Amino acid sequence: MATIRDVARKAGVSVATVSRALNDKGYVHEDTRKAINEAIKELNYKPNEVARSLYKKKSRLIGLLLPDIRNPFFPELARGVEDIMQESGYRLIIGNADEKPEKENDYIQTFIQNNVIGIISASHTEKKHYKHLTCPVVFLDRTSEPFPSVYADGLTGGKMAAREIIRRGSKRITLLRGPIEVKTAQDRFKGALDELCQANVDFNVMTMASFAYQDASKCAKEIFEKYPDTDGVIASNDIAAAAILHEAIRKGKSIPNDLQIVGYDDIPLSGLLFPPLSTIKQPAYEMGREAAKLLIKLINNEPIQNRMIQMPVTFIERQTTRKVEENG
Amino acid sequence: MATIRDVARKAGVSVATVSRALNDKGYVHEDTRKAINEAIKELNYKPNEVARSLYKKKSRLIGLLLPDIRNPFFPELARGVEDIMQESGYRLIIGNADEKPEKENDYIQTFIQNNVIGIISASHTEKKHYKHLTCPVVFLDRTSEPFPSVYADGLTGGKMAAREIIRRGSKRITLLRGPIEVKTAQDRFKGALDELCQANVDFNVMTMASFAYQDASKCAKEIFEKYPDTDGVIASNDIAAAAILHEAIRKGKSIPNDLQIVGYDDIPLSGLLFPPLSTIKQPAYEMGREAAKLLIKLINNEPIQNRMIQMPVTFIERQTTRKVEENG
DNA sequence: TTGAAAGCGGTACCAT
DNA sequence: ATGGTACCGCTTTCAA
Repeated sequence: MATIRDVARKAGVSVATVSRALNDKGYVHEDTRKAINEAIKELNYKPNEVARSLYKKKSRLIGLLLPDIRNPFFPELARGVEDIMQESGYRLIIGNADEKPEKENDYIQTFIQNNVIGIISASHTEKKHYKHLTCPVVFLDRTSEPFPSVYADGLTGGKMAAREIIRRGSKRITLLRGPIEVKTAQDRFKGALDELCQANVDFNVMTMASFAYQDASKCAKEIFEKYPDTDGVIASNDIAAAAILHEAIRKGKSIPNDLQIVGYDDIPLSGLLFPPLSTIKQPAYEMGREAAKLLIKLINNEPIQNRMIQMPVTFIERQTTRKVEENG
Repeated sequence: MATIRDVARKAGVSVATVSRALNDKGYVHEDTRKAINEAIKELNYKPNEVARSLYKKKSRLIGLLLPDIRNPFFPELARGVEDIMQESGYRLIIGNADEKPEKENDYIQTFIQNNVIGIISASHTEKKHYKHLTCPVVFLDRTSEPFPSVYADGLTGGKMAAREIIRRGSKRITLLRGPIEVKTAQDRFKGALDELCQANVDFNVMTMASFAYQDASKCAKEIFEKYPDTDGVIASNDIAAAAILHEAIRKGKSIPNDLQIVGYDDIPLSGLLFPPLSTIKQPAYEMGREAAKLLIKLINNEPIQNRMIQMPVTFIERQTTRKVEENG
């Protein structure tokens, strides 16, 4: 690999001048610049980011912490983040925390040790891990004061799910509760719970061990054993919903006539299920983009109008819920 | 952040000694070591990986290049890689090449500039990008001589898909062909094509623009317009298969009686579709693990028995294909 | 067994 | 407009 010294030698100037030309800082004569650029081309020189980072104590790396890369919701977030970062010349280190505090902390250490210029975390089991960080941090998919965040309103999302399923006539509802350690799952759970309490319906609650596909399937089987007369399921996310849907059809239920199902997230596959899944959409890709934009502003010390960006959730009506009869 | 100098001062020794203690190299007196460890603890010192990397020209970072993080097959690979790397103290930079040669090259440059110690690439549109790399490279999910690779046999996989669907009685088969730029998709396509040619069946071919969900849906609609009497679809991957399945059911076809469908990959959601999708399984997670292990060996200059690791593909019989009547 | 000092490849200050 | 050089934090000779 060619170094800045090689370039300087070839162009007949000092390293300082090359550095200035490279970074567009200070004066560089047009001819000099030309000679330097030529040398750079000939040598196929690429600045060593590590050396740069060592001096500046800042790299062009962004740390992105995800709780579970296998849940399609998170790659969607990641793509949003990546697309914006790419445009600004930043690169991502992606870490998979696996919902485990130790792994989360491991990755944060890695980020720091590699001089990341900022962190976006969708996995924040413990606030204390972030307390003493000196680089800007944006929380994604959930909030934790006083950190800037981009999130969708889980409480409202949960309420919405419950309201829509009630409005469409379910009377004996099973509310699925996501793993307790997943905070966002608890928000939507509470929202739905509130709404259910206020409505004239029966309901029961079932808690999932995890969002993994296997656990979802197991949970789906259990539901129909324990609550065979359930006529509406508010799932904790789309994976769970897919599992329930699957099991319901296997059992010969007619969807949505015998049973309505509402999912959460609107992952890409939701529309490809059969029947297509009605769900609460979180605008994952957009959330990722917003988080990235926010972090970049933070990095550049630009003024922030709004450090808590709440993105709208929407009810996506597909075919696991009945049509409403009345207008409005 | 505390530096090695702070530790040295606190422990009353030189930085050289601290460094030796840190890396277990050369002699360090037991007492000295104890003092150093104490200082490290008190200062909560973590070595600066960037400085380390600058000197050694090697970091603990691994570059992982994926073609599309939104296709659930790739996160599965990534998890396999990550789990092994994690154990050995390596961390991942994940890049998303988006099937675009420029993005691929961008990320490779980033990897190099950050002194990655090795690269695993599941996205190799152009061999030349890898030709002159000095760090070890492992190709994942496909081969490209002379690089070490971990891959599943697409030709066999394609043949298998065709054979199984023919064996189960489809007579007018539609063979879906993945995007031409995706080499693995072409392998399985060729395998299936071979098998179809040798069998006593009619068939037609349809090429997809991409594996994106939207394109898959569009393609599914087209199939039933152009080839309404198709009684078997060999899909180019599970996403495509899901779209076909969805459309077929929407059209009131009985699966697998009117139409059989075979997917490819066996992504986690395949089993949750309805009916559950019969598919050719690539052991993605295991492939990721093997690739990681291979790369680590390469990094450590360990002897390699086998630089081309082929993983088995298997037919996963679910319910989009008919049961075979005869035995064997 | 330990320490001084020379790098690794850049950046930026201060002269010129 | 350009160059000399100290420095970022760590590793590794080499000498003591």
